[in-house]
Amino acid sequence: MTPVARTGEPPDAGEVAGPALPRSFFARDPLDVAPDLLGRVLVAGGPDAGAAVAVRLTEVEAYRGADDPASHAFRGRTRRTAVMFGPAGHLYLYFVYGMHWCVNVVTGWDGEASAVLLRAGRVVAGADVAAARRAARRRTAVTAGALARGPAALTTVLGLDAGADGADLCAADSAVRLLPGVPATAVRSGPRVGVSAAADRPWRFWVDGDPTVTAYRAGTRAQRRPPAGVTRAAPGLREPLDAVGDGRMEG
DNA sequence: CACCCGATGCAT
DNA sequence: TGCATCGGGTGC
Repeated sequence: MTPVARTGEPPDAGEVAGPALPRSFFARDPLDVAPDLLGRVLVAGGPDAGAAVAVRLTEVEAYRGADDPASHAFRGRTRRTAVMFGPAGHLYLYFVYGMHWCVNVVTGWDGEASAVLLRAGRVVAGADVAAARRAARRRTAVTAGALARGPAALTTVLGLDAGADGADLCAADSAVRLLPGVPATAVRSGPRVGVSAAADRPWRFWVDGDPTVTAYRAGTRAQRRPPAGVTRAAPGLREPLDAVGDGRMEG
C-alpha cells in the first residue's frame, strides 16, 4: 500500500533532508511551476549557516515577465529585477513598504524574467527559531499556523533578506534549498493578492483548506475595483471567497 | 530631483 | 480600517 499524504499534513522528518529539486524543475512556465511548488519544502540555514528553518509551501503566486503588467520585470530589466532575467532556480528578493522583504523563485528560461512569489507555508522544522524571528518584529504572540502566513512573514521566518537575493537554490553548497516534500493534491487558484494590474488573472495558487493560507482582502486605497466576480470576504470568513476552481465566481 | 505608491503586516 | 516607512521608477 502506498501511503498517501493528506492535504495540510506536515511532512515526515525525513522529508526535510535529501537532494534538492533540480534546475529543470524551475525552468518551466511559472504557471506550471507555481502549483507544483505547493507541498514542497524550502529550507534555509543549517549546520554551517546556523539553525535551519524549513517551510512547507502552501500558497504561491505566478508572475510572468514581459506579458504580465503586475510583474516587477514588466517594464524591463533594472538593477533590482536583474536576477529575474537570469537563470531559473535563483531567488529574487525585493523590499516593500519600507520594511518588508519578500522572496520569489525565478522560473522559465534566461531573459524571460518570470518568477513565483512564495506567499505562505507551514513551518516544519526550526519552529523555535522561526517564532523568535517573528517575535522580534511584533508585540503580540503569533500562532503556529500564522508563523509563515504572508510573503513577508515567510521571508522573515526563513531569515532571508537582501543577502539572499540571487542565491542559487540548485547549488550544492547553497544555504537555501528546495526539497521535494509531498506535492499537494488539492490545489485551488484565484486572483493574486494586492495587485492592481492584471487583477483578473487567477495566478495565485494555494492548498485547499490550509490554515496557513492568507485570507483574501481587497485593496484599501483608491478603491481598486475587485477582480471581476470576486466579492469582499464576509466578516468572520477566513478562507478566501474566490476559492473557486478557476478563480472566478459564477454570476 | 521631486513625487508617488507599492506583490504588507500590525494594531486599532 | 488606518498607518508605518523607504526605495524604486517615472515623470517633470
